[in-house]
Amino acid sequence: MRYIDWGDCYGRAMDRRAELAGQVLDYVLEHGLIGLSLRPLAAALNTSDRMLIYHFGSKERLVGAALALAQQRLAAAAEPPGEAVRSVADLVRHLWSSLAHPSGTQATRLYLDLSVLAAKEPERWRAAVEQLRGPWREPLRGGLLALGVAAGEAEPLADLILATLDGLALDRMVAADPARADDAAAAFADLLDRHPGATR
Amino acid sequence: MRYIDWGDCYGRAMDRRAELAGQVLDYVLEHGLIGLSLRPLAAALNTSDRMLIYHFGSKERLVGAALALAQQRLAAAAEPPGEAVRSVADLVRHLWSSLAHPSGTQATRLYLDLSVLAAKEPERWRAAVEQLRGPWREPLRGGLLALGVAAGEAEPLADLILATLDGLALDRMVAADPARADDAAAAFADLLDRHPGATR
DNA sequence: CCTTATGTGTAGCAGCCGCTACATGCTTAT
DNA sequence: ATAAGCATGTAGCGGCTGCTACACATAAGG
Repeated sequence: MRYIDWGDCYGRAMDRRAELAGQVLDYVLEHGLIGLSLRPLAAALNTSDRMLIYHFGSKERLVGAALALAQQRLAAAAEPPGEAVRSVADLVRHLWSSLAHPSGTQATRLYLDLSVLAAKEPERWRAAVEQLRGPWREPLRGGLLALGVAAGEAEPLADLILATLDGLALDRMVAADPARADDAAAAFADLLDRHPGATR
Repeated sequence: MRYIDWGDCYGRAMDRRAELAGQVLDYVLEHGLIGLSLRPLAAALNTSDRMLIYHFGSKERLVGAALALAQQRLAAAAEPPGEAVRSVADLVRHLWSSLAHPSGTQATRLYLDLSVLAAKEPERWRAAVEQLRGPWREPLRGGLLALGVAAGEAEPLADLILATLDGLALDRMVAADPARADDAAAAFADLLDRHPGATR
């Protein structure tokens, strides 16, 4: 009996559960995490709240599964920057272009929703937000080191770049004119062009 | 009869309403805007949801009153930077130090809550978020111009600084170690020290 | 063939939400 | 003194929330 203990959640077959998790993540990426309600979610997935609870045990675990899947997807999508990236500024331009795409915007929005939830209930959400940020921070820090940034500067610079891109992406989502955020991002890259780490 | 038409909301005396608006804003600054519920709010204010609806007409208008008051307070608190600020980097350091204070953190969190709501329902919240950002953006742009930043660069640079500080403040609120955000903010200021607009 | 485990539909629970109907004092104006 | 309008308490409405009890169908195992 290949039974796996999922706690309060039943079901031997993982496939249905995994399939649902993917659909849940798609829905969350589109509608946000903050007002998430089981019944509309289930309706969009052609199921019922009953079945979601059946497969995941609780709403909290359902969200956890979706977030874990999101982290997997992000880690898989985190490609090393191409060889055309020869400076920190180029790296930032590359990151921003991927963030300006709809999928990047959705992922960023999920991260921001999560952060706002973490600002309200830190002990509950901090682990999730750091888990979701990991696939961005670590490769970025590595990329900075590879570009010749001093070891002591790589960490704060990585934090700065991530925070700046988050703020700019939020601005872009909300502001009436997205081009302003694009201009600001370009200004940020120009600023980094003069960074001592941008040699070569 | 000094009756003022507040639409569906009653009450001739403004003072009780204004007093409540201030208390509501205090509560929102502490507990966030996102899960706001009338009954706990009223309990914290020694009133009832009944009276809040009575004075403000609806929850939406109550939130609107609190946000308008927040904008007033922010505009009043937006002091011109002291004479010690002689460069863009100094300005950013000054802004960050005020943002790192609890009151600045609360205001930023309100702005971020609002932005996340606006990402979900733009047509409903965009006006509020831009209204709340105004008291920051305009003085900042003016300050940049006064510091000698070129006219064409002031606007994107102001957007960049605001977005970066937002992102850093969010990071500081959520991350386990706030010092990382402080280091990143310092790195940002150092970056701006090499900006051509920073010529004393 | 019967039992046992798994998936699914229906109905409903308690609790919260914004909001309202109604009654009731209180103050003020006539 | 009376009437009108303001402020407040009580109770409750319909609707939504996460979640559950129960019935039932199906399919696999002994």
